[in-house]
Amino acid sequence: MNKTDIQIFLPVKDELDLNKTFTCGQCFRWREEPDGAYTGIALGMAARVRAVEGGLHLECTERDCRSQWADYFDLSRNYREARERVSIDSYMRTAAEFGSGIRILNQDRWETLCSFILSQCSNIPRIKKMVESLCKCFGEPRTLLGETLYTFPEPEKLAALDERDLAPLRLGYRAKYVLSAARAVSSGTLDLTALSQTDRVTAKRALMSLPGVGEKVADCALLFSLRIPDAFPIDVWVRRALHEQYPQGLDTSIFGENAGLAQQYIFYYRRSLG
DNA sequence: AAACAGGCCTAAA
DNA sequence: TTTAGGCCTGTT
Repeated sequence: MNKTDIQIFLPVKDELDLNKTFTCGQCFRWREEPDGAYTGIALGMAARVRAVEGGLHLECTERDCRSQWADYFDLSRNYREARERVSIDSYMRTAAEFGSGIRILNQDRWETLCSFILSQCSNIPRIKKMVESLCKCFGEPRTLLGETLYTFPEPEKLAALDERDLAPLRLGYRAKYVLSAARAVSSGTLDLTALSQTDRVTAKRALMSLPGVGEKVADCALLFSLRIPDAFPIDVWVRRALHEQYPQGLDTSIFGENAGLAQQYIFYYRRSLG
C-alpha cells in the first residue's frame, strides 16, 4: 500500500445498487471483490467502491474527486421518483422493481463510444476482454491499494496506431472502426464535448457518421456519456421484450426524460429471464 | 462441427 | 424501406 488512499463518503439519498449498476451492461471496467466492494477505473481515476449505510464509501487515488464521483454515479437525480414514473403498467412496474437501484452512470465520452463500438456481436466477457487489453496495452497506469490499473487510452494514442498494432488484441473487424473513430475524435472532426451541448438528433447523426456506429451504438453513447436521458438503445433483448409485451408497439416517448432509464430496467429484467 | 453472438454495412428487392 | 448475408473471433 502506498500514498494513494484518499477516503471519501458520498451520501446517497435514494437508491443505488452497485451490483446492478455495474452489471446492467452500461460499463465494462468494474470488478467485484470477494467482500462485495468493486474496483475499477473511470474518468482517469482508479477507485474501490463499496455500499455503506446511507451512501458510498470510496478509496481512491486522486484528491478533490468528490464532485466527479458524485457526477459519475448521477447522485443529483432522484431515482426513486424516476422509477415510479416509468412504472406505467404492470410489466414496467415489475421490470423497474427488479432493476431498482440501477443508476445511469455519466461516463467518459470517448471510452463509452469506443467500448460500444467494440460491443457489437460480442458478449460481456468478450467486451470486457477487448476493453481491458486496449487499456493494458495503451492506457496509463494508476496505482490503487498496491495494484496497477490502466486508464482507457486517449483517442490521440489510438489514432497513432494502425491495424497491425491492434491485431494481437483480437478485436476482429471492430479494429478498423476503433481506429477511424479515434482519428475522427483526435483530429476534431468529431467533437464529443460539443456534442454533449447539442440536441439528441444532432448528436446522434454526428455519431452515426462514423463507420461502425449505427443506431444502437449511437444511442448507448448518448445515454451513457452524453447525458441525453431520453435516448433509448434497442438491442436484441430490448427488442424481444418490446415485441413480447407490446406487440402493438410502444411509443417510448411516453417515458419522457426517463426513457433511457426505462430501457435499462427492461434490458436488465429481460436479460435475467434468459 | 456448425451455429451463433448485446451490430453494422452493402447489395438487392 | 425492408431484408439477407458477410464480417473477426470466441464459445458452445
